Amino acid sequence: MSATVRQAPVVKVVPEPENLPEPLPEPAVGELRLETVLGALSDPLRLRIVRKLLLESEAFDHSCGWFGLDRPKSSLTHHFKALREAGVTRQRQYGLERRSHVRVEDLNARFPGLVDLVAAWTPPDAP
Amino acid sequence: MSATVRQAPVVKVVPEPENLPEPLPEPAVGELRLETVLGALSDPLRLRIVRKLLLESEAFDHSCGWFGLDRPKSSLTHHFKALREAGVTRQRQYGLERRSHVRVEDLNARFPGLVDLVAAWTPPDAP
DNA sequence: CATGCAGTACGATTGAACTCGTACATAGGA
DNA sequence: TCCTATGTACGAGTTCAATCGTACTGCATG
Repeated sequence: MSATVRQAPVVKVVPEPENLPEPLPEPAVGELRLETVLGALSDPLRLRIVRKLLLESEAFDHSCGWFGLDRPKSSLTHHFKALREAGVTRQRQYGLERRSHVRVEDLNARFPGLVDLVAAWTPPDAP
Repeated sequence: MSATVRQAPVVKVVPEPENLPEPLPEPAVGELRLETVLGALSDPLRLRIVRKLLLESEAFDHSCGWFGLDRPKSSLTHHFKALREAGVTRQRQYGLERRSHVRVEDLNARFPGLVDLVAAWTPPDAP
């Protein structure tokens, strides 16, 4: 623990790769299946989650409270798990929280163009 | 099993635009929704249908018997309808048959790259 | 006219997934 | 230590889609 956070919590959200907690169980790159990924992305709420991650700050991991979704917490947990098990997102255990980010490189390697489609998506009603 | 194509059916499968029967009810280009299209493509069987249309003969319309799928007819009807209502395929009534083709232009206009993903897809087990 | 055939329409059953309430675990502060 | 806030785990209810059997339609052949 060389990084002392004492004052100025500032950003410090992305530690060095060596300090990262192990990702939760997820499919390997070669195991990604198009039909599964598309199924995970066929839900408007999950599409909104992924899009927000892509557009607003892909560089960081975010816990589900960051998204501002007015759904019960248990529903959010369900959807984040669905995204992770499909291979769309990666989740790490940061102490108490589980933060997520999109596996952009993996997705682009296996399904080039798919991430761009999600980023360009427009929600049904909201802006 | 014998398809008995008679003699030289040649090509001539794509008549002039004026002779085409009216397409069955389908969403307009502007009404295509990504989440709906992805949902339609999240099924392996439908993915196989679209892929076969793309790879083997996109220029023609095909009735569902052409695909060689060993499922009950009613199941096939269900899946072809799902693809059409999602806007993935267009169906026309050729006499007794309903032939389908992929709306490649519309899909590329709204979701560029998606068609390529389906064409590059590899089925779980079958050829 | 009678028979066979290709495909669609309809209905019922089954299974999966979305949704949410509740209970539980941990970090931080008084 | 006690309390609160943030998320996750688990379980049940409900909705929806996939699957298939059966019946119907119209063309083709004898």
